[in-house]
Amino acid sequence: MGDEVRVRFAPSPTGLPHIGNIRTALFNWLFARHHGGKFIVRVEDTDQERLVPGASEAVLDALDWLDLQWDEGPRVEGPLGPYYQSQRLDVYREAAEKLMAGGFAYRCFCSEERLEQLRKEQLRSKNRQGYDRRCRSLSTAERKNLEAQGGPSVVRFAMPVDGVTALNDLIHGEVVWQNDLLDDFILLKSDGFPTYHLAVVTDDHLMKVTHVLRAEEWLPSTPRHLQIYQALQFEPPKFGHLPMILGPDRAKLSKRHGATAAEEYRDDGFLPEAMLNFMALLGWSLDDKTEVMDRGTLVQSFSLERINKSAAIFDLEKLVWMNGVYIRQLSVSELAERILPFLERELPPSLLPVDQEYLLRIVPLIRERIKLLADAAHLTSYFFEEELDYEAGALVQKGMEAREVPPALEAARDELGRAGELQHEPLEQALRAVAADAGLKPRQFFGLLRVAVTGRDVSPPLFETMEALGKERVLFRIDAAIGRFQATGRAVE
RNA sequence: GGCGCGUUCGUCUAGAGGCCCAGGACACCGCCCUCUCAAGGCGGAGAUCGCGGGUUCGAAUCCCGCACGCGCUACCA
Repeated sequence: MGDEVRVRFAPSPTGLPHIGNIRTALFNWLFARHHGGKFIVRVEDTDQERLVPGASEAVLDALDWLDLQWDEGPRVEGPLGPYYQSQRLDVYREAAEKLMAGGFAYRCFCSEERLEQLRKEQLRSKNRQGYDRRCRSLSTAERKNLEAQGGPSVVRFAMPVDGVTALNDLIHGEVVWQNDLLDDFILLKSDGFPTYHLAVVTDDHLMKVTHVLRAEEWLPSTPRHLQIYQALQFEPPKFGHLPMILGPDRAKLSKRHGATAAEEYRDDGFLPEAMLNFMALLGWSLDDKTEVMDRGTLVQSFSLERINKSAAIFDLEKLVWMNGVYIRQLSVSELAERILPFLERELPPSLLPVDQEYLLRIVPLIRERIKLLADAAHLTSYFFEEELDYEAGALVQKGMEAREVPPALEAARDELGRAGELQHEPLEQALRAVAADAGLKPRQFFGLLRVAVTGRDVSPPLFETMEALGKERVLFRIDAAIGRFQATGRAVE
């Protein structure tokens, strides 16, 4: 029990979760599941100014979408909650008191103006050292006096001014920092809220976190955390700093990179299982060739040793490809079920509701052609439309004379009229014969029929398409084509 | 500026001294299949392993220096 793995995902609700955040969640989840441990979610809402309403719900929804179940955290709770830091302020205040009592922290009364001024001066002299520790050396009398004035104050950590702090990172190995280069950072803000540094250490300890797997941007603040652990006499967890995920411009992922929020991927029609598989490959690999893996395989084979050190650029094109792979793996009924909401969202209301039976006939035809579920409406609209919209001239295929069109359509109509229910194989045989009789190449004749029946010159195989449409619609469309061609054809002449 | 991390095809990556004049995948190109488009199959192009020094019989792999990139440097996380 004591050596149970406990990891956490600690998002701060300052915006919608992006791929980088979610990838971090995924690695924590995989690590927990691989080791049969616990995956905790803790919302780090300590910045009241940047807090975005609804953001923490969005993070949780994203985890839900990907089916990354957490064992403790919001919505599920657990023995070591609450799991929102804004509800744990007393815990941090207590920790800060303890640090001050032990001489590891002190109250600082410096105004924001003074700090601003200090920063400016340091910047000018190209000698940035951070806070100058003025309040660290206040005499008891001075301190009493300032406290009595009741002005705003913060609590700062008193960094050791000599020695080094060393970390043995799970991913990067040994990293050492010179203590005198680290400044006396703030633990408790003047509004009574803790900074990340105090909150994260306190909570990770209280929630018995054994491994901290977080983005590499946190590496520079790890010595601070290590110092707090030491001062509080807490045993620090193991740390692993995950490679960053960069945008195409190689900069840290942010809103300005366009679609970065997890929910946008859902709305575009990416499958959560494809998303999961793809994200796992950003900074981790199983071996030199395995790429498509289900979640069970991922859990089973995940290991920290195979995590990369270098940042990865998010490659949307490869995600799209992988989504196609996962779509093709779905059964017809599963795919139909997933596509339906997208059709309902994007098809004109007049074409709704979608006939289930009919949809089941259509789906096999687009399964190999659809990469994003959101493309479904565009790929299938002509199956639902009553009247097709195309230029009559599109009926005339390459190498054909316009006058050959009507007889060809009529021959096709006559042939179809003789048939019973349409079935693609006999249909193909029959229409090939018709093409030959008409003196047209299959390519021409079928191309012409494709336009007549779908209104497009690209579609799934013609005969399967006709079969799915059904005899009635096909005959109606061929007649419509004849009519349309004659009406406009004469005008063109 | 300081500190830290990183650097293998355009991109994701394999590679932990000889198996590598570097393997796989996406994208790209060609061919096959073919009623169009896909999917699939086959093939191609694409990386002087950031650069320069070492160590070694031998280095993408070890060591040193440099360059470049990124991150941090807030009463943000």
